[in-house]
Amino acid sequence: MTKRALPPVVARMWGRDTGSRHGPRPSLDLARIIDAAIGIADREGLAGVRMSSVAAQVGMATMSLYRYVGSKDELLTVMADAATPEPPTLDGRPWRVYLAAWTQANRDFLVDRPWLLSLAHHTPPTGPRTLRWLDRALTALAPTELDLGQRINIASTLTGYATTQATLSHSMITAAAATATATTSAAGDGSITGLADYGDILDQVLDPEDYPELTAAVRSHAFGTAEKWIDDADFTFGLDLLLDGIETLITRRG
Amino acid sequence: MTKRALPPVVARMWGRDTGSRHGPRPSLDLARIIDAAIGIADREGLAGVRMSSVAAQVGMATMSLYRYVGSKDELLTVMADAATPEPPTLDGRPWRVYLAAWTQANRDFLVDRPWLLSLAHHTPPTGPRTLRWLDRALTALAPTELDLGQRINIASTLTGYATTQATLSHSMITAAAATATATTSAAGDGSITGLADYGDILDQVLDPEDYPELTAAVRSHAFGTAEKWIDDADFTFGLDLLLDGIETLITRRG
DNA sequence: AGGTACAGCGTACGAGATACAGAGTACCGG
DNA sequence: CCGGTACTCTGTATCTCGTACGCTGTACCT
Repeated sequence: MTKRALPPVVARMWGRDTGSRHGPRPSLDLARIIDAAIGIADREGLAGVRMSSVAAQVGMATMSLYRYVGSKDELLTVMADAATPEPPTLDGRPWRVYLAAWTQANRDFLVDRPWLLSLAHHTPPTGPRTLRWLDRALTALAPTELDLGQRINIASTLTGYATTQATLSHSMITAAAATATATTSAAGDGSITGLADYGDILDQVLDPEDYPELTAAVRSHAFGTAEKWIDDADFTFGLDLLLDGIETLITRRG
Repeated sequence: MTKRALPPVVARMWGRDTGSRHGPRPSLDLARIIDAAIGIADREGLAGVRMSSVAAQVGMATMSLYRYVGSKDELLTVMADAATPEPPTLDGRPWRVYLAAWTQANRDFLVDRPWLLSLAHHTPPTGPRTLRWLDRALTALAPTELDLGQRINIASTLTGYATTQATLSHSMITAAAATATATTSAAGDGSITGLADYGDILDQVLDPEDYPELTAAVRSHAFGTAEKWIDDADFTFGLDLLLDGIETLITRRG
């Protein structure tokens, strides 16, 4: 009736396999393929994940993978969920303490596997792992009397924050590395200049008239070095901003 | 000395062209190419942006584009900045009012051009447009006595929030559409069932034992329909959370 | 006037995803 | 116990794209 067929990707993520047992038994399971793909992504980045490379990793022919996944996109989607760890356990902690840990853990695994950032946009959360994160956040907020809509919003906001921070530190590091590379080929002398700061680039490019405050920020080294962006201080600073906002909301309503 | 060559992409974004005038004059400028590419992305999405399609659009041969951009990646990077509008003008508004408008405008243009979301991760902000957004936020916060590091953090957090919200509504809409498509081919009857709700999918898949709060949320229709995710109410709710947090910080310090 | 650096472009190649078809295999019903 | 059939695995072929290379002509320089 109202029950419609699930999108194939979703079905596979939840192990809803229509197992009409006939013919030869499959020699692998989806899990092994996913593990192989994740391993490659960890080692070489998303670009290294080709149908051929994954197949080679599990010892099959390229086309055999299509018995297990409908397309490369589908593989990536399933990978993304599988690569997400379990959320921290609640252990009766108060919401603020738990959500701080939750958000931090969220950022941490994104920093560990930056390739997850590139997959985030394509799919809404429909995998078991991702949804468990959401469920735990809702649970932590259950005692607060906030309605479910608000709780969902809070969870999304915090995930967003984690993602943003992870993206930021990742792109800073990447940029620094890329600049270092590009710089190498610049002039007659072949000396490698090391990691160029993001601030350096901005400084060369900004017109102080047009970007007054930003110029000041660059000049005062507010961007710091690449390492600054992995530092926890900045992260918790912003996180506290958010948690303060949530706390304001809760007390206002209590 | 300390002055190093800029990465080529960055140089081009700022119009630093090494103009050694010799030979035939270029028959186009980079701007026209970028406009064409943006037009295609708006119409067909990022997937429609091929070197060949862009070239066709401006009436040139594919390979001619490489006189203007170093690679497709470079084109995409430059596109992303060019497609970003100017930030709202400050007009002497207090920081909270301005930043609310700023964040909303930020989200709005991401919703207008969802393909910008897919490009956000690859590059740190180094384009004139993107940096102007940052500068304006810093300017709005100038009267607050916060130091530049904190102001930068606040700006990043708000951009992140805008991005998250835009991503969310976009992926919800996409998911609904995709489900509708996938559903069509399901059973014997060929009737198209229309847009399936995100909640519907979750409901079919969740085990109430494992996802207690989430199940409750789905059952109480807290996810609403696809339209809900474009609604401003949710957006401003979360935004106020953030702004409250920032306000707390400011008063605490003042 | 003639040289040279640079614009535009046709062709060719290589990577990577996937359609298709053939060959073998294990469970089915009889 | 046997043919049939659905399903597995795989090799080959194709199609789409990005981009290296080299040719041709042109306009500015001296």
